[in-house]
Amino acid sequence: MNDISPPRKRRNAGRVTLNDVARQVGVSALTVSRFFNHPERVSQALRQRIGEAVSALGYVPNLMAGSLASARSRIVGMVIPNISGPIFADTIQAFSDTLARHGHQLLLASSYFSLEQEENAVRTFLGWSPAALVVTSHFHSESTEKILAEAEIPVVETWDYQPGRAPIQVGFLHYDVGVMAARHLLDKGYRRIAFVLNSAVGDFSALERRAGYGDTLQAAGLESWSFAPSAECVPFEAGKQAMESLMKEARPPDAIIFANDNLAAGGLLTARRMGLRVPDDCAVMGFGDYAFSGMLLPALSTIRPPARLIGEIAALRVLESLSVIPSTTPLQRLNRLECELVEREST
Amino acid sequence: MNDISPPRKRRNAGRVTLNDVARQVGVSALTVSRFFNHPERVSQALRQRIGEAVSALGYVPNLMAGSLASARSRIVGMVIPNISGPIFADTIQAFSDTLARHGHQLLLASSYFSLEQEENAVRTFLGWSPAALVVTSHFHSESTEKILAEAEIPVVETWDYQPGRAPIQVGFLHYDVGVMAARHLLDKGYRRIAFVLNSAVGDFSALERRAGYGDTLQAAGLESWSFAPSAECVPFEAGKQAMESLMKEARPPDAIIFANDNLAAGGLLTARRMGLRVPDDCAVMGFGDYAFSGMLLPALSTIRPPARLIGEIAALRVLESLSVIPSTTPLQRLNRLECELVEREST
DNA sequence: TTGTATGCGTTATCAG
DNA sequence: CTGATAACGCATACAA
Repeated sequence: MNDISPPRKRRNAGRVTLNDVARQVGVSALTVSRFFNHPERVSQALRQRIGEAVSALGYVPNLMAGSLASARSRIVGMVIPNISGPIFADTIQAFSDTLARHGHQLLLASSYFSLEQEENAVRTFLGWSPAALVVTSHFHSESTEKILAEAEIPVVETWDYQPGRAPIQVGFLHYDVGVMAARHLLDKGYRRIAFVLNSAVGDFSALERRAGYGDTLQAAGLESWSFAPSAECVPFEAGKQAMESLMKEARPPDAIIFANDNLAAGGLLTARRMGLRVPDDCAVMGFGDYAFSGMLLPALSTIRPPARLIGEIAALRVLESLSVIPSTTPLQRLNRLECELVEREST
Repeated sequence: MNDISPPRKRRNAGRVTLNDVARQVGVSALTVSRFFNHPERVSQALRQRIGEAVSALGYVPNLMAGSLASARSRIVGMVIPNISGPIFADTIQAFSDTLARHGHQLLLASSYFSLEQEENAVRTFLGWSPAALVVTSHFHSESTEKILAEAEIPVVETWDYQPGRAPIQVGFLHYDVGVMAARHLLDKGYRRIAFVLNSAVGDFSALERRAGYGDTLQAAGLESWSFAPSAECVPFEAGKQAMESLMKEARPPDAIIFANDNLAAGGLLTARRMGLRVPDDCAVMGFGDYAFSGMLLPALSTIRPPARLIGEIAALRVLESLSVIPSTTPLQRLNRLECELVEREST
């Protein structure tokens, strides 16, 4: 009697595997593996035949298995405050494209400026044994810092530049942006310059920009002051609120620096509705150079961050760290990029 | 003599594993596994102790190993034309957020409207044994169609609605958008209405919008004609080019429908520079309702697609298909959403 | 409610 | 240049 119950395959029975290809060609699975990872170590003849078998069978390498075995993946995790805002999308796009060009994939999560959400994302990503991790700014929770330090993979911080930290930095000094904005307005002759903070809580970078503004005004012997909109507001409304409130003061400002272009747009349109002339009655300055900024009336003066460049360079640094591409000698841990002053009609 | 050479650990020696946790607690690895996947099947007392051990040891589940063993992952791949354009970012954001709320991660790639790049992305994603795949529109290469059909995982098509196809659809009929735009202009009394195509090649959805416009005009006994900008142009420049060219014709249009708001913005500003009054000399209509559209002068009339909703519903359909959340009875394969006419000053 | 044995598909190690 | 074998860390089927 044939009592040997057939060794039932338990799970993923359908999938074409490395072994199937190997059997088809008549070589060992290992050779097929090499065909993908080190083609130069496989003889020309075999390469040809394996290539044919692969496409004939429609074999797709199981990256899970490969990553498990080699303890490294071609996934790079990125945590960024948001995707749909006008400012980070370019960074994500450039980052993703550069990564893809070199066979790596982007795992994406947004933090909404929340340190806690960032930590969650980092923790989850780590479960995927990512090849590298990219975060935004140098503001993290203590646990996140610890996790990143112990991760033993390349870590890149974007949209910021902070010498003295372990991770690779790709960005700029927000403090300098504040200085740049203040200097521009001082040069133009404005003297009562206010700063409007972001309504999004957790945007610590905006605080650094304000610090740059504050110090510059102080150095010029001028008074600095800032307005903090209600936290519930969407940025556009917050800008409106700021403009109305500031212009009602006993001694209103003759220029306002907004933490970003959304706020500035709200302020700009509100000023016009209030019958104020911009920039004659009050100059307006933003940050970000969003798509609409040049189309406003008057066109908004602002500071343009190198959003795409940040994404691209961050990706290159990651790939260099992984030795996927040759390192630009030496691997610079600090990549200071420049923001550009875009002077238009509102100042 | 003790000749037994120590079984040298070969690779990932440092990592804390399920076994480490199990040993610490004094249970089997399986119980710890259950702690994560089926907490309700673990006794209260053990749950407590395992939880403590997990955080004490800083254990992070290796999702690669888990996915390999179970042949399914918590990764969902999304291929979308672009990330940084103003129109898809909201969809990505909503999709990612909804996914994250239910413990799934987003693997993202952009196709730039290229069928080939889309196919590459899909192929690569499949190597990760994704839980599901989301693509944009119903336009794919034949191979992509085949791959998706054979993938045996939920597939969702977004930004489109095409009855009669296998994948779940979440979107709207672009044809209807063309009809809506044309009707709006006809209602307002315009009679010589032109259509400006997108400069991005591969944007087939824009062609469907034009078809809707064309049929509507024909039904009204009116002539329809369209302008195709040079393919190299960025959209804003293409809009400028279109406006200049169309208004130079012997019988210029009295209204123009642009394939999207970027083009429309270019056209609008150009019209003003040419000394034309909008909408008196020529009405302008866009598609997308980008962030700047309401801030233009005159404010742009346009059609607003449900970008966020598409992302959210696509995610929900994916999660339902995976039985991660209860299915809204029955699992509708077709999810027709509505676009909204946003009438402002330019029509 | 908990444990034992086994396999997921690939790559590292070491040998030829 | 090619191959046999043992991991990688976890989840499934089945048993207790």
